[in-house]
Amino acid sequence: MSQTSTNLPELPKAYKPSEHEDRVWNQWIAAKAFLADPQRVLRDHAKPYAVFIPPPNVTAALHLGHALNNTIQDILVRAHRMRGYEALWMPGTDHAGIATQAVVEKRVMKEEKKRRSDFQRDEFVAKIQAFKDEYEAVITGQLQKMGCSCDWDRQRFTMDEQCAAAVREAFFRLFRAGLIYRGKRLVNWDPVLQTAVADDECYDEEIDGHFYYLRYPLVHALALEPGATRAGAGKGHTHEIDPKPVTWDELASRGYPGANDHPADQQAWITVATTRPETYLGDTAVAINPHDPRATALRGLFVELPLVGRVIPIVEDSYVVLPERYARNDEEKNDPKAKMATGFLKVTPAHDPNDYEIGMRHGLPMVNMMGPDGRVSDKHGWSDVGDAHLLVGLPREKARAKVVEEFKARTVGTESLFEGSKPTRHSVKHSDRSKAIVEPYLSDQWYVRVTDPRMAQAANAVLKKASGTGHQASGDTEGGVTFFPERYAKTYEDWHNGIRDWCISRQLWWGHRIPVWSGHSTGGWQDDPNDIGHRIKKWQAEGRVQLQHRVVELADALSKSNPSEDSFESVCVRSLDDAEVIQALETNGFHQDPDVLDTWFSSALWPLSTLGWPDPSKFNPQMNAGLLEAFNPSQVLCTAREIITLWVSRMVMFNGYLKAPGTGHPALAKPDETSDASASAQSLLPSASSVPFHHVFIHAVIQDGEGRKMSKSLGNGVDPLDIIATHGADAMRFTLCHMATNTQDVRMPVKKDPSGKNTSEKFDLGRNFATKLWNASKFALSMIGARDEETKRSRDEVGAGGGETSSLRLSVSPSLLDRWMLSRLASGFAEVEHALANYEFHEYAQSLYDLLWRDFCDWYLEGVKPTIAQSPAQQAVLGNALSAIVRMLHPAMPYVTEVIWEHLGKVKIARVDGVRLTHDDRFALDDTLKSRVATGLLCHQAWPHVSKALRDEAAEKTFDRMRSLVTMIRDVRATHQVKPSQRIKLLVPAQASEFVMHADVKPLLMTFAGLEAVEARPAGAPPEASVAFTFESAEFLIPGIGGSKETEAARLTKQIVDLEKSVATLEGRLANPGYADRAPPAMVQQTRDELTKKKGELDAAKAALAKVS
RNA sequence: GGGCGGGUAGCUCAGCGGCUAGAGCAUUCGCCUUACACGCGAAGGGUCCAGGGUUCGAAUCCCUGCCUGCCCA
Repeated sequence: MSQTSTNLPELPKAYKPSEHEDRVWNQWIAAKAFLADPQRVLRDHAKPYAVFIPPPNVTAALHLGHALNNTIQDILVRAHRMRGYEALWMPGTDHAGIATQAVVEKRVMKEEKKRRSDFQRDEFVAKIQAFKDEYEAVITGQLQKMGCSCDWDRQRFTMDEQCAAAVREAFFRLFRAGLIYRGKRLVNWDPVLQTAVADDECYDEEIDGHFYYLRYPLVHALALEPGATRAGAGKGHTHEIDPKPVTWDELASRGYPGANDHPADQQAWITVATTRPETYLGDTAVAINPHDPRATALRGLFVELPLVGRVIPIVEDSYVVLPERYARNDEEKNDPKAKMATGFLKVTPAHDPNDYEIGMRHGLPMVNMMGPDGRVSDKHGWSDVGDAHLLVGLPREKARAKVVEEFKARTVGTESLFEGSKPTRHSVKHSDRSKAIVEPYLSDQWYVRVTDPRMAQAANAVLKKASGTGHQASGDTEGGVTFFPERYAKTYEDWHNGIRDWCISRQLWWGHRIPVWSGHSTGGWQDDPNDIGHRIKKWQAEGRVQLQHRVVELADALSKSNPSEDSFESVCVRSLDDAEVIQALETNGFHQDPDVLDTWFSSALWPLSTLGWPDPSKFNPQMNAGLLEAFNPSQVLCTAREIITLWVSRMVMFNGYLKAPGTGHPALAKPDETSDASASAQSLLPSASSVPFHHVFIHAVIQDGEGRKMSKSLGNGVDPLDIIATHGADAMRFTLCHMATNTQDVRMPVKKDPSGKNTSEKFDLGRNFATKLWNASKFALSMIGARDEETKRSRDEVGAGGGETSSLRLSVSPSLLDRWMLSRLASGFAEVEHALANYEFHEYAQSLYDLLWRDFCDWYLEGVKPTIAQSPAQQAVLGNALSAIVRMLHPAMPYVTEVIWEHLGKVKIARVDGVRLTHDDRFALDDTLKSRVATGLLCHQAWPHVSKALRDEAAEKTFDRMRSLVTMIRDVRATHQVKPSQRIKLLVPAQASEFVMHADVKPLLMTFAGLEAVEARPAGAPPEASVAFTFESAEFLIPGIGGSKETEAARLTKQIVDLEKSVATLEGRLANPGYADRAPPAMVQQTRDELTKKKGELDAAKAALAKVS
């Protein structure tokens, strides 16, 4: 064939990824192949297909989980780009506040032996910035090596100036609308890092501890009205109370069970159980279950906290676990807490989330007895110290021991205040970053009021259930947000239904600093233009600042907060660079809040900030022009399920709120435009078009072989670059795509390679497939290149570029093999389309794997060998099939397909009816698209279209019959040790000759089965050394290969066993009385036919066996 | 505690009312058949976690239990 010279360079012997990947990548970049043009969308020349990358955080390099995530996005983006959509894949990274700061703190400690506090804030932030630059480059490099077709000219970082401007504006608008407020709440406090940490930044770990049993003396507090009890705590009000001991005698008369067991004239007590005795300093009540038989007797009584002297009420709350002896049923009895419980719960609202809830229910005061460093302190909301001053200043553990010691040393009546302790193992929250035990801590934090109907409720309102057909992956939806797989919609909905306000302040240095300056105005707000209060008002009227008088939350009012804070003013400054305002505020004693925003605040703005919101003309005006209009809403967000609550929800809420009419464009902002939250709430509910994306695709999490999540700390992470080095980027991508099944997790057993790197042999699948594609293409190209004169002539009439403009039609009706191949191609195409439309990536990969390997390589290429050189028609089918397959594979394997295309794209391929390899006219073939096609790069060529009309059931059925006959002959050859190179003769019985001798079938049979002749079986006894086998009840003979009778007998015996099994199954089915009556008649008939056939084959096989033995 | 998954061949996973339950890897046998040994041909290998129910028919739908993973409290 090679002597028929073409001017095409031969493809190299093997595909070596490392020899091509960088070169191909540079071609894409040089051609600006991934640069989106919003104008095409705005001029209505193309539909948009936008995807925002979930910005990887800059703390570490990417692992295979990210590789999967980005492979999926690239597949979607590349497929849509080929379909003519205007594709934008927005790349970037996330600053990941606490995680990054912690990593850098650790690094600085290791390298310089210094703490954060040894640096100025700016100095330390610069160090983190440098670290970020380093890892951002690593991550970007990883994504590019993977071949990710992001719009790299538009890469963003959540803390760059453009994103910072978006954060500022969003904060301002939310603040102005009253959706951001400052409040005292219980947070998870890390006493080492001295910051609040989010729930997801904590982990639970069981530790050994004790339950301590402390006795609190019972008193009357008659001087107080029950409703006024809150005055009893804090600030030295205790002297107004005259606590009068309650005796056991009195308790007995009130009907208190067991009171008689104690000395009648002595002071009575109750016992609380706690694992953290030191927090008793913050107790503001003791709670008892209303169903506890002791509750009635205690109603109206108080206890006096030892040492402190605080008199606190006994409240009834069904949260309290009944002790074992009072359990009302088995469930209560078996509650492990019941064994440890006394029935009395000390209530410390400022130091325990459950107690906080009880405190809220009963209107209890909040007493904070601890400083931010975790030591007992009387400086942070605790003033009625009493004799407890000897505990002040002690760290948690020491205070605990001291409390126990003091209780032991004291008595109530003649009995010890300390009843005892029991060892216990309990789960305690620890901080991810410092590993310290997290303290529930009452502190001042900023909150987003996501409980507002414009937030959580609105986010649920835009939720759309996936429709049954689901052919919507192109994002051509009417709006709303749809989850794939559908079940995740529930996670999203439940989250919003139970949502609590979102604490957004973090006591960190790395992040967006909260743009609020607080201080005292002169208080008068008089008309003196130099008065700061007056100026703030003026700026507010101009839309430059927003003033918030200190918002007093319930918890706040209850805690005895610093009275001087009561007249605090918080001023949110809108613009980053409004120097006049900032300077004036600071001169007047206002200070910017030292805290930064939770990372997810800026992440929540990602679909807006990356597109230039709120003012695309301010930064990168050329790149940003039109972006926002063209690409928000985007089409799909691809992420993992734990992100639903952290990120998806918040993007929907922010995008919805900030894009809703009336929240104010900066240029149009009016001072009176917002503020009243509830009045305008209804009109501000987001429309379906204000969603940040239409689809959310949740993909599997990659685990190691033991089912653990991949992570740096476990050391089970696999670096995509290692896989790319050993297997190639395409192999990795295809394998990951193939693994992306509709399940929650996939396991990836990890091995160490000789150099100690983590790897996995699972990627052999993709590497082998890439090689197969390469070789098939190489071979197919050589076939198309091998032309006779007639073909050469026709080449002038056909177009270049793999059929782009060809008009030649097939003049010869295609052979069975060609009809079969086109039918398979049509099925494969339909499967691919369906899979991509429904985010079924495994099915996408599997369909193409089978189409290329099983159909195209195993059968079509083999079958075509003897005929293709003489058949232009067959060359056309081959060319179309290969071109379509290569195009469909490009999104998954962009490099190898692009290299193949360098050759395939130059070959002229005649058109085949039903296969379209040009751009769909749904899209305007405008100059932009034309110039892209003209680059000759595969990534800009058209996605194929294969008509359903090419499905040919008859051809497939005939082909399958031929194929089973081939398999039988091959089986005979294998069992009789016939060399592959040895041609054999097939003798065909008369009853089968119509099928076998058919011009469609016979040549294929000869090719596939290695036959030198197919002849009618002569009458009479079989020739010497013949082997007989039956196919469709007809006995075929292969002469000259039969050696051992034993071999043949064994083969037949096995066949008989199989057939008997089939017959038994089928007979059993028909013997079932209900089957014939109730199953569909067609199916019953099919079973009968099948049985007849199998019985025939069985008889024949038995007869053959009889002859052999 | 609430919610969501998974338990199918030695391993990793498909199949989710009706083909003798499939694929890749691994295993066995035969092949350097000239696109491909990262390959070709053939073969072995499964009480589809357990128990109950619905159905003519269940790996597939329902219930219970066991094991296992994740998310949210």
